[in-house]
Amino acid sequence: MEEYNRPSSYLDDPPNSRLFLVTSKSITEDIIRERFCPFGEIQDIWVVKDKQTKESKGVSFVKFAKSSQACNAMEEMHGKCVAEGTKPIKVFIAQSRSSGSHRDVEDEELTRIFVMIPKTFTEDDLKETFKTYGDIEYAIIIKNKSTGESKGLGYVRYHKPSQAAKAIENCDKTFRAILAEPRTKNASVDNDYFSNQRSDHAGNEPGLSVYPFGAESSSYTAGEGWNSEMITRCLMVSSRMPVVQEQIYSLFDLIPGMEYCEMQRDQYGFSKGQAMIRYSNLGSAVYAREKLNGFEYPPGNRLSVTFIDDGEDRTSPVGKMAMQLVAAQMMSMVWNGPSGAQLMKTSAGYATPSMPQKPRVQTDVVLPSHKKLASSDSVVKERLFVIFNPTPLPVDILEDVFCRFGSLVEVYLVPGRNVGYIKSCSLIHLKRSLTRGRELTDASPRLVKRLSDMTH
DNA sequence: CGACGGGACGC
DNA sequence: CGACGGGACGC
Repeated sequence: MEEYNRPSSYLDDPPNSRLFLVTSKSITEDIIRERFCPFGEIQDIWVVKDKQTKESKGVSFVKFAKSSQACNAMEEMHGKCVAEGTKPIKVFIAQSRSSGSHRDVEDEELTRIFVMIPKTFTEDDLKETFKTYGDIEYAIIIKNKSTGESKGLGYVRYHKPSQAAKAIENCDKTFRAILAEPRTKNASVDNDYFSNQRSDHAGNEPGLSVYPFGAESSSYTAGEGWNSEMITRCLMVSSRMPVVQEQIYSLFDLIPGMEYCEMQRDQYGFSKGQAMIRYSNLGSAVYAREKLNGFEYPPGNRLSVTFIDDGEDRTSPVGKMAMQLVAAQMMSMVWNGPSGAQLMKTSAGYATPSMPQKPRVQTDVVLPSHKKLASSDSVVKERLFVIFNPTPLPVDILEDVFCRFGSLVEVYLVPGRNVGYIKSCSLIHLKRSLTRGRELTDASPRLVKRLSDMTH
């Protein structure tokens, strides 16, 4: 095959050390250098320009010496405005030149490492060893299914790409840490159930008894892909940054069916950065886990959401199928509107402060707090273009949603069309998760199909 | 929407 | 015997 003996900036050597930037065309190499040099050793900056006109195409590549530097720069600079009057930049790890793909490299592919470990290692050992490089979302060991013995291989999922990169760069070589290949997407049940199923009534959940959570938070198995993991009505939410119960409550209450929410506290009453959530049914819990695990709340703080044992045995194949059915029915209820969803609400909540009512907004997108509208004569700084599918939502709903992202001036729907404009007199800060990846594309089919910044 | 230049490897 | 090197997730 081909051989490459070229400077490391030619290829992505080391892997994932090169950034792909999308910027306004006026952004120059000098501006990029100035804004990106704090993150590490820049080996190359290349602003792609039109061959004839020499005008920037609004695309640049920044090569760092290390992947962790590139990842950190990405995490810090994505969505930032680097020059007065220009649009926020997008920052991704560049696809390697040999791949030929131009698909965005997702955080999902950059946060999980694959390591070789002593057979004697427990998952706690694994966690302990690798937590020095960043907060671990979960650590699992591959085991022989029948004997349960370790195969000496493990996965560690971090919250941020820079943490995984640091682990790979700095951990002992004997671990042979590399980025894990994403698990083969057997796009099967997951997407099919969540996006296509439309059944019209919810099945009745078999009544659940009590909630004997494991004595400590250790009794849960963390993992990805709900179809292959323990599924329960109970979730454990972990946060690195301090969050208060009201925040967690309002977040998880966006999914109908929450009946219990409580922060975990130590014996002195200090928060352990974890909360337990219980839903009235499996579908809600599955959906909450699917949508909120890894969500940045507040921005920059990835929440970790895992199922914890609720004492039910659902290991039989029949039980699994039943769960999938329930989950599918839950999905359709959420997406078919509030009327169905309200049926799922229970009044069983306790230890839960009463929250301001948001009667009509039903979305799985996590929203910042409600803010007052700006006066209608304010100068419009930024506009969002919103495409609805299948039809626009009521203006009052849109106001309720979009006032949270900036200083909202006006929601305008183009009469007779499925599009509208959101005007704001402040910069509208859409989180990373809303401008890339599936949070936006499949989160809320009824609400926002696509957003793009348009400055006029 | 928003993706690949200039210059050079080294027994 | 010990060092080396190897390496993948229940659908």
